[in-house]
Amino acid sequence: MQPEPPQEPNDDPADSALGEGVPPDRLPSVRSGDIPAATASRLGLYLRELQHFLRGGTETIKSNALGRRLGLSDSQIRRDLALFGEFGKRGVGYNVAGLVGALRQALGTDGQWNTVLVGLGNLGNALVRYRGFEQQGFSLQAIFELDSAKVGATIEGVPVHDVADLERILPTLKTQMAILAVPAAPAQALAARLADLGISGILNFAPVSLSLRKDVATVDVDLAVELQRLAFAVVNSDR
Amino acid sequence: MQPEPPQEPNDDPADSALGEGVPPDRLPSVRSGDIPAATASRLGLYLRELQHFLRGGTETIKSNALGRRLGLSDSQIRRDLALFGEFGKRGVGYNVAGLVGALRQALGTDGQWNTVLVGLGNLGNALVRYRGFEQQGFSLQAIFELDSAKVGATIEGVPVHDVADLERILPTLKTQMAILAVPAAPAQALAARLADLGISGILNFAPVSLSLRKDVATVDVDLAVELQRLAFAVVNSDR
DNA sequence: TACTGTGAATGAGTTCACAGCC
DNA sequence: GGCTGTGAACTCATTCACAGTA
Repeated sequence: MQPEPPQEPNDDPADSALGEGVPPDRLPSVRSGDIPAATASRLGLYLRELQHFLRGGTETIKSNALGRRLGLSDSQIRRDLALFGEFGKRGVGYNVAGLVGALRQALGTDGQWNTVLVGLGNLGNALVRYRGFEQQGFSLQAIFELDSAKVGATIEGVPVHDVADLERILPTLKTQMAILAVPAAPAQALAARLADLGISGILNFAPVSLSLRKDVATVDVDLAVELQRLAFAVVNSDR
Repeated sequence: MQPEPPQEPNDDPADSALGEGVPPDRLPSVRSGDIPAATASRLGLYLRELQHFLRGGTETIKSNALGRRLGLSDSQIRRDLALFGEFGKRGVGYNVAGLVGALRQALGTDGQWNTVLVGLGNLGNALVRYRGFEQQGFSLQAIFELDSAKVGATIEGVPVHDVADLERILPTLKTQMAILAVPAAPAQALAARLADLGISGILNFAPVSLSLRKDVATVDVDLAVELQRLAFAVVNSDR
């Protein structure tokens, strides 16, 4: 158990109840609060694509070119990127490096997020070995697993604990994010335990809708639902 | 490239000819072309939840209850489900079994989709063993892998072929869907080969935007992007 | 010249509120 | 009474079109 200095972006996940009446916090540069939901849902894609250009040494990118890559209109790109201010130059395009920084800040991935994985089945195993998480600022601290046969091992440098010890171990880790890769049946109960322990966000791969306190953010990834989305797109390919 | 529509309860002989010009608001039978995109994106969730109720023996469900489960408003549920016509009864709720059938038909998952997996890395391995796909009508026919050490095996009853044999083997399989679980670098080239072989849809796990002929549908699942979405939701927890 | 940034117009999606039916 | 189905109002998102600027 090494002490983990949480290089958090800005705030501490103290459970702030619904104390309303206070104006929203003034964040340093980009007021992320005023990013519309539709734009927010595209930010990750923009970042991925811009990082690709950055690695390739491209210094500026035009709304037109970026839009063609992503299948979006140029005007939509401009609308979205204008929210971040000064990175576009008329006649030239957008500063790639600057935008990457601004997007990471807006997404909250300019710092490190302490993350645990719950569930070391097939999917969990794949996730541990997926390096894309670390690259984007998500540091995997521990794995919790139900099957005691797997407990005690170390995978990719990450210790595997018994999920029964969740309440004992998690509070020592200052963990903000959990990745839930368990079957549908235990998912809700585990998510509730994570929420009680003060987790701020859960990436849920279990094919169930979690119901938790509203101050715990969840993002669902259901592989079957994604395939259904694809089937729908194929059947409705005319248009 | 044709989906297989096995007959469900009442399939109405909707004229498939392109002759338009008649105001269409007559039958409540589902003409999937008129499902708005926003509704379409929720269909898979509805189906998952309704199947859950169906397994539990629940015969009717109210918009209110379904909405609470999914985090949607009751009026939104009613708007969406009204597109499918006759499954709601005033004062009672919606017929679960009927809706499940209608949703599967609308999604195109009332038949079987022949599917191949390309890429047998960590994620590919997990996907092969994920039974949710088969349950929703996606039949895995074959796996194609670059690493020749893995070629020749049979995993979960599915043969592993050399990806070099893609052009030889795929045309014999009448495959409609491909799941692409390879690194970013080879993804675009592989997707293009799949498209050339007549694949109708690709579920893309590689962290790149594919550019293909428009008649090939793609759905992207980028795990890093999903985690970023979560980080954004946490930072903007006022949602 | 060739791009961005942005008001104005358009379009899509959601919620309201209540009529209609079980 | 209690629900669904739906016109109407409203809110949010996208596109258009062009002024502004490097």
